[in-house]
Amino acid sequence: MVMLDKTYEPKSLETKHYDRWEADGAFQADVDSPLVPYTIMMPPPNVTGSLHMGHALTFTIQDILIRYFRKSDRDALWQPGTDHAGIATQMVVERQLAERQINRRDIGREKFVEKVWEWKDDSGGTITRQLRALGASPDWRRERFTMDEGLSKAVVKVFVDLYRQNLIYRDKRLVNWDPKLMTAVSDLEVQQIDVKGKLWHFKYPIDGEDGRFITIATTRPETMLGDTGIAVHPEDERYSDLVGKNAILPLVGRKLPIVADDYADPEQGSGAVKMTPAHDFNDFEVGRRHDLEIINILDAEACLNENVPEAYRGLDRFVARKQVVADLEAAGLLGIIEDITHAVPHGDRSGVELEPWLTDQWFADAKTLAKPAIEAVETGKTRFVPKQWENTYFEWMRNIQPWCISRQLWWGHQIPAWYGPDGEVFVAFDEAEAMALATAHYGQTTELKRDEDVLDTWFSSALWPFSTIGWPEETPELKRYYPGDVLVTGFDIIFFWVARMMMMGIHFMGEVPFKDVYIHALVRDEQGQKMSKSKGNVMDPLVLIDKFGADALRFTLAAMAAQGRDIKLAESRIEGYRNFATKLWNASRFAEMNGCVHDPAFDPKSCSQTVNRWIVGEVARATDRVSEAIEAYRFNEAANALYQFTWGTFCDWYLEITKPIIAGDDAAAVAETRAATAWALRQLLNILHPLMPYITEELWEQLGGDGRLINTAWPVFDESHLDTDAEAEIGWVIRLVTEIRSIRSEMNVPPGAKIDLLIKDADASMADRLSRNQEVIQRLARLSSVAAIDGELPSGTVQGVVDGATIALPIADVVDLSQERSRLGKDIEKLDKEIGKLSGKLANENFLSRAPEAVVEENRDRLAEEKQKRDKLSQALRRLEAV
RNA sequence: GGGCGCGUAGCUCAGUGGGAGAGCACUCGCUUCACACGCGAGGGGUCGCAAGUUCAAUCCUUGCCGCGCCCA
Repeated sequence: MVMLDKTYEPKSLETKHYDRWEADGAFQADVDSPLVPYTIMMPPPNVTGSLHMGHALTFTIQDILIRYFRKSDRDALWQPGTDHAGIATQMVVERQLAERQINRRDIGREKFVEKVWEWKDDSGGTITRQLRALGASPDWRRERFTMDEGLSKAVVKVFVDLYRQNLIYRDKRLVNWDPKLMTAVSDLEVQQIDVKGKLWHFKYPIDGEDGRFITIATTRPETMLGDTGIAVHPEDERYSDLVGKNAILPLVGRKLPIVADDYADPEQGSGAVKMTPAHDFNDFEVGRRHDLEIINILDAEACLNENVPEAYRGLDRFVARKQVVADLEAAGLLGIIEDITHAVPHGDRSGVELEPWLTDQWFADAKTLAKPAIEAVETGKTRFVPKQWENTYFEWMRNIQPWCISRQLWWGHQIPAWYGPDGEVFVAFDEAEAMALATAHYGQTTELKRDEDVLDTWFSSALWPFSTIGWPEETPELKRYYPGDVLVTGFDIIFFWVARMMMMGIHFMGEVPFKDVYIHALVRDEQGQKMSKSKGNVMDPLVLIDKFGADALRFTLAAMAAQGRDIKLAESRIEGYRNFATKLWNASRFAEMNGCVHDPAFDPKSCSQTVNRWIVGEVARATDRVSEAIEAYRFNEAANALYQFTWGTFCDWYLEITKPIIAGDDAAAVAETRAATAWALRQLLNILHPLMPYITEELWEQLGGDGRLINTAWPVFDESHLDTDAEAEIGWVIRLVTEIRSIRSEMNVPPGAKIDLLIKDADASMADRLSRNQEVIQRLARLSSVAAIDGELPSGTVQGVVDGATIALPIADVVDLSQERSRLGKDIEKLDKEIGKLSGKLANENFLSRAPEAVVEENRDRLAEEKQKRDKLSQALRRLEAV
């Protein structure tokens, strides 16, 4: 047998095991399985993406769940894939072309889309490769892409169906326009960024009242060229006589009706607001109420168009801004200028300021689709964990706006709508059907032109929970794996994935797409700041994996994934859990060196050695804790239970206590202990596997475990594995050893010195325990002898109390009397304080009559215990004084 | 302005209506035959402040202070 190396080296092992798992088909779901399915639909990462900490967290959590349930007799499907990320991908490819001085318009749409596919084939697999490095175990065979043929078919069907149900329509509305990318974007792709700006006050002359002005304020002076009105509050007395009159728009000369509307806030600025209905969402609404003219003054690139005076035409919006201010100043119409900080909408992809712009777009009737999706959460068909996130979901869903689903891009699902020469629209599954519809409509064959726009990427992602498993075909997968068990994601994505998958899932499948939605934290840096490239505080998961191993990173993320709190990640934590992996590695190495090999005949319920009966119970308890924690999405509790058991119980005590047995000459005890050690270690590897898949698989193999650990069933234990006598006995050994070590250390007994132990007032059962565990106690507490005595303790001992018995260490030659006096005094003082508190409580009539009997009883017991201990220590102190 | 959350040891964070916890850091000691990425022993907290409910509050309620996020 090849001995394990001294330290754990993750790198080579990780690739080895991953390749094996994948080759073995260990990640595959089985549609014909008799087992109950367990399904997680991986929210598809962006195909242009590369793995960041947020991904690492979300996929670690999903992988823990899927590995756990795969082991727990479920047919586990983790459906992987990526989305086509319309804007992001198009930008990447355009940038590549730009390096060769090529504009996409030069090569045309068809050729460009070809280029994008080429890029996708070459570079689109980055994130899925990185997911493998993390140890993620989805069913790669079933990997899907939102632009796949099947998924594209689903998109067309959804569009056509919704159109025919009047849930999709074409409309001229204000949308968020990205003048750099020259496309509409949805509300969710808008980022409000606080920027320093100015609030310019302008004076507009009143029509027919020489020398009278009305002052308005604006942060965007250039838009005044599109003003068509002025609003004041109906109850604002300053302006009541002006309502119904007109102002004259400077630089343009247009008459602006002054209207009364609640929207104008008398407290804000002058109380009068200019109205630009074509370039502001609020103004649009006010304009509609008062029938104001809508004048669009911008082109697609946000330059001023032919609807402004000649001097301004063709100017960029920011150039125009300066020009307008300068011209108004020259005209003497510029008032004060305030410095302000305000939220300005930016495109989340392009980073430029967005413009509200009036265009023809396709919209989905989100309000109607949202209704059953809201109900599903209200009635508990879908459950949020932690629950508080349903408020975010409700808030957004109840105030949902029409969803702009068209994008002026080339990369994406082209909208299945065709136009006749008169603009009549025919929405159809394909061109042939559209032609047929057109022929029926016009009474003759007519030339049609297809809508050039594509659909929002999220339109296709919304179908993910059913399009990936075959819909609209009635596949066996669709029947079996819909609805999924849980969707795991960050709160920032509730609107994108959760809301939209809910709406589409319910509408087309008649059932919610997932039973649970687990919302996890955001990963921040050590200072609690959001990680971002511009701040330079990003931690790269791949670098950390390289440095500490994927297992350490996964365990760290799990340990820190407490519900309802963001993760502030420090590298020292990862290092700590790398050390944990090494500790486990060395424990296994120790087991191997001592011949602790897997014994299939070992029966955990029939051990004869107390310590072995004890560890079986501890394994059972730890397993229970871990199972419960994972099923409740309490990953930090699972991690802590595993850490505590592995290090604090198995390594610190079980391996230490069994050393003398294994080194002893009781052949039966040696054999049983070796088998028990191997057994406990194997259970430990098994329950640790979902969090640390690589090291556990490797050790499983090295320790001769049959088959792959990834496919080994999760252990199940019950009451019969617990042994309260063994627990009591080992618990006592641990307390005794700990107390002796503590006294030794405080009294500065050299660690190498072996001393004697005397125990006074030990009852019969304790005396039995003492003799049974003598060797272990001597070894762990570094004693030369152990004896229970009756009668008085000799002088010159230092003393302590364990479970009602006084323990004495005769170290007269090394003992420092004053030091011992202060040690005992300190302990007694602590006990006295506790006794005071307990007695006070027990003297309280109200406590005795109102507190539950069990609580009262517990307090009485504790008081008795503390008193006994205090008395014994006081005796020890008196004996000391007598010397 | 509306909503959500947070404030517990030097740091990062668990936790509970009834005896304050972990990891890291710190102090002391240790070539103890798996492990110094280790072993053993310690020090350290008015559980943000105030009031209320309760026999009992770090935990529940209210207010205040401080911080963060989302939405407008």
